[in-house]
Amino acid sequence: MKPTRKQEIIQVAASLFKEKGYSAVSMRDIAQAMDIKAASLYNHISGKQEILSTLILEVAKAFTNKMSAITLETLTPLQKIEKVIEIHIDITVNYSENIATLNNDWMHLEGDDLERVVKMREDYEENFRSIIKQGVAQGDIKPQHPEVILFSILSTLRTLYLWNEKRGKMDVNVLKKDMVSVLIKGIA
Amino acid sequence: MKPTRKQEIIQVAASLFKEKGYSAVSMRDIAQAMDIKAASLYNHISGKQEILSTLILEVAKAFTNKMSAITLETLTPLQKIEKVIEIHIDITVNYSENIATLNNDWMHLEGDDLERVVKMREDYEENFRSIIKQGVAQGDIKPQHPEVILFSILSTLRTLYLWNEKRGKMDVNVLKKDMVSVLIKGIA
DNA sequence: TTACAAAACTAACGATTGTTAGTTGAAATT
DNA sequence: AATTTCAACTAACAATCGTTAGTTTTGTAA
Repeated sequence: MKPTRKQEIIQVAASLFKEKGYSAVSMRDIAQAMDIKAASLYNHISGKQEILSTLILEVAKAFTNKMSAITLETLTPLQKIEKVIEIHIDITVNYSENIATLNNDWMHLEGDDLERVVKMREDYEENFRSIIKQGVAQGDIKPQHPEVILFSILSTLRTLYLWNEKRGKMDVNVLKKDMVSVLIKGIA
Repeated sequence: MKPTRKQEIIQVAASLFKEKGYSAVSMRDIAQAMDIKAASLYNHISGKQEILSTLILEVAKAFTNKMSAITLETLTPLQKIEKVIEIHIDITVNYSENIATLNNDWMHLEGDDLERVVKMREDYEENFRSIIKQGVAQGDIKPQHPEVILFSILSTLRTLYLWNEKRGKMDVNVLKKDMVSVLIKGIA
């Protein structure tokens, strides 16, 4: 599908946001990257804030939906974690700029959008925490503090976007296998 | 030791930078947080950029020094990784604002400072990579791609600052033990 | 060819940015 | 008591910010 002009603007902005952060990118920067004047952007979008919230909500919804789907499946906790790792890799490959902005610039959202995204992240983490706790309860996962496990895995997954370029020729499925192995079975 | 006025400014700025990012914090914001006017800041510092570079170089040096010290010790690769995890936790506990700024705003450094910090990070990563490769070579570490291992561990350690507040009453030494266990031996 | 809509333009606005200059009062030193 | 240093102040600067209004160009359909 050919992207609309609005989608083009958002994509170009995403790339700049990833590079320098939302606050350091001006509307004139975005316009220049598209070879038009800043005022022309307003024929397609309502303002800078709309770019930010569109960008973030798109990927935040993707994570939330996939995660709650996994929660409902009938799998062992370890299988669910495996799936969480895989969907993170899938989404990162397709939305790496959006993830950068979600991670680094969510606090610049305003009004309801801010509340909504914070809520989605909390729900996401709570779902993940439940899976881990269940795994510990039934002995599949070592009796470490669930918070340490949650944080260790989630940190790696959330910052995968930083590493996505260097990934280079590495196949996505190989990456999935390796990350599942490292994160679940360790390195020793 | 009582901090100098300059150190106070840098600390207050660090806290604001952690919260909203370097570009979203104005000199007037910093001044207001100190109950003085923006122009008064210039009696103590040369500009906003000096705050940033002081903040970042301080913690970047700490990491670089500790890492190269570990490289020289006579330990097994796994023992060295254990030490790397521990020094990350130690530095994070003491410099959590600096780490936030290093992670998120290093690209706003200018001139030599930028080059220097990028170089330090590359050296750091290269040292870490060497330890991992040696561990794989002598069979202590599973034959995964070293890059995946490096990235997984480093992502967790680098974003530990985000989680430091929630850590709450958890003892630092317990945290060290747990993280070493999770990162090296896995969770299953 | 004309009519219309889409998407660009110029020009400007009020606000905010980092920073400088010059001044003032208080504290420390001579 | 006189002097110097420190650290705050007011006022202002040029530049840049997001955004608006009004106009012109471009492409498409009748």
